[in-house]
Amino acid sequence: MKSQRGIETQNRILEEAVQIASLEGLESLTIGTLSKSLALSKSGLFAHFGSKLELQKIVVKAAEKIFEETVIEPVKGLPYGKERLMKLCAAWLSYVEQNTFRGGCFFAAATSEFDGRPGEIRDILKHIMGGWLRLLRKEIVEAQHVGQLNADLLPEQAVFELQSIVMGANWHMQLFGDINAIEQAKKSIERLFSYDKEGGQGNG
Amino acid sequence: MKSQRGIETQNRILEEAVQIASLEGLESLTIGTLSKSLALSKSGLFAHFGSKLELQKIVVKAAEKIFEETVIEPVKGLPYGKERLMKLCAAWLSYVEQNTFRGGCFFAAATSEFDGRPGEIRDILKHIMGGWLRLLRKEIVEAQHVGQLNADLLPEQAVFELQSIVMGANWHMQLFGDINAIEQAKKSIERLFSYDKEGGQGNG
DNA sequence: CCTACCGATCGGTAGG
DNA sequence: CCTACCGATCGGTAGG
Repeated sequence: MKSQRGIETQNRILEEAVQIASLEGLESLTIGTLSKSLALSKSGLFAHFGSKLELQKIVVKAAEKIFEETVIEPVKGLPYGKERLMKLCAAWLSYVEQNTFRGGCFFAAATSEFDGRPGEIRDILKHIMGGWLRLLRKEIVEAQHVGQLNADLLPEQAVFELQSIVMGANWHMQLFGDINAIEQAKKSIERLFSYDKEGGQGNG
Repeated sequence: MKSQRGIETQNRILEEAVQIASLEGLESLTIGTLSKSLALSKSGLFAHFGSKLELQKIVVKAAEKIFEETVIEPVKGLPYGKERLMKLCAAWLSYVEQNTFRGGCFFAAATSEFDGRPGEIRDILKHIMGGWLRLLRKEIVEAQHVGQLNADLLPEQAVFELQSIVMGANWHMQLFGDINAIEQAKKSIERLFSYDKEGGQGNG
């Protein structure tokens, strides 16, 4: 049984840890620096999880929850189709633009950091990103089923491009502070969804 | 004056360091682990540069040289135009596909790691990436000037998409080991270059 | 949630 | 290029 106080502290820890991790990385998130910025002793902080690996795992879970609330929840009630898909993409870009995390998209940073580090964290990130890509794919397929998206567009191909474009916007934003990248990403997405194999851009 | 022996050791250091950095990050590249994997003492290794920051700087420069040799040099003799641009993109994707660096594109990893860490390394990476984006832009503009690329295509927009797509291919490759991403990137690039504002996909 | 520790490793230096 | 160090910090534990 956790006390109310304990849960509040746990939340404080996660809020701070998730931000530090997005800025400096999940590996550079040390127990010493985290405890200092929370005005806790190292072992006091340590009491809330068993090891650094456990800390990293709950931080990833906390980031996943924030991502879901910010990007996925807003479209949950809408019927499948192009509008829902467009709103999902808009929410995703907004999540990048609004700096939901101090260091930009948490998962762009974390996947890049851990793709060369085998272990539990890498596996968890693969699982989360795999789920996200499948969700995107489903949105595209459903929009095609209701006839609002060109059936010639290969779902796998569209998922790849969407993912690349939004991550690309995040990359430009973070490295150059180039807010213009959001507009460019929107244009790219519009061009993708107006794709027409037989010739002629769609009329919207 | 550096001895022949000293230069050889320096090269051995850089070759190993650049690979470790691409896999584990420039910050996790520690003097201890690097010296062990080179069978040198820490201070023996240290003698080759003044500080960790200096090591990171020469590692970034070594990676830049490898990138230039692998991606930029191959097209240097060709006349500007669509073919040159396509070959540049092919070399870039090949650089990702062939795992020129153990951990995938060195600059994808390094920029993602340092975009939230102000300092010299971040500035150097911004400068290198800025130069690369300008080079890409020039290739596109020149191809338009010789009439081989649709003049309606906005160079800035095309640069953004190209960069995003290739980095996206690297991301898929590294996280999922998904070699198929290279083919998807090729398709995306082809679609981008066959773009036609007035309607109708180009015929090649 | 704390004080008081542990061995290992960090970047770096002295002196050769 | 080496041995032999330095203070600081790492993740983690004992015991309360």
